[in-house]
Amino acid sequence: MGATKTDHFTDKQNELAIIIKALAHPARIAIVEYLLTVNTCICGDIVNELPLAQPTISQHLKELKNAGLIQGNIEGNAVCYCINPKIFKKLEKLMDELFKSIKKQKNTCC
Amino acid sequence: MGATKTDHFTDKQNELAIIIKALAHPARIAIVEYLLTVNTCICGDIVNELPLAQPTISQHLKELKNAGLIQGNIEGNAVCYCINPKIFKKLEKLMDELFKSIKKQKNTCC
DNA sequence: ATTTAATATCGCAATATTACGATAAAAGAT
DNA sequence: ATCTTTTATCGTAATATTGCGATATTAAAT
Repeated sequence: MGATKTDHFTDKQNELAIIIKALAHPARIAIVEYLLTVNTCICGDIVNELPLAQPTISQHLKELKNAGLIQGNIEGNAVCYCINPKIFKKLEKLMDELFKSIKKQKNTCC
Repeated sequence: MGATKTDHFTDKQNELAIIIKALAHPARIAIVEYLLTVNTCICGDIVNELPLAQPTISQHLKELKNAGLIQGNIEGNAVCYCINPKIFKKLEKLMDELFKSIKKQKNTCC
């Protein structure tokens, strides 16, 4: 085993899980937060900012990109990464649905 | 390797990552959603609801519990699981901070 | 053309996750 | 006391993730 049984869950559940999973690592959260502090989307000085080796950062960037959370555009020599607000909006919507139904729930718990 | 280098990131980043990670699996999202549909917090019929074996569910419940997202109270024979709104509120707050700074950002991207 | 700089990819080791059968533990039912 | 039900834990196999050194790739700089 080791592989998630995605086929048994709804598309929505899988979609949310994929987006969330991409954010489920402190380095990737740090990358996203860093991209938010630099208004112009600076590229690979993320490597200088974070305490991880260049290949590791590159891998995390790839995962964020695969989930659609960031974009990478080639600019000559370097690559310019930036937030993709679209997917974050989708995430916000999905999470809001969750948060709303939690607030609706009568807390008659155990 | 294989172990996350948590010590290099901020407490906030690690905390958010832990909560998010607990939700980063369709089965665990499904469990949370199921707990929200049954107002009275029913216990182990989660096993009947989801297409996974009982030990697998038990393991997922443990992870949700470890992250504080759900609670489990023993009721005689059975165990009664339910949402813990506290941690969801914390999650909502942390995510809201993220979403807000995304909206603030001028989208002068690449 | 060669060198330099910035990223990506490969390959690997260490560890974590996912899933489940078998079994244990605890409480209720007979 | 024994059986049944419910849940947790153990052990294990399959796979995924994390991290990084070494190397490839690409484009700019000399």
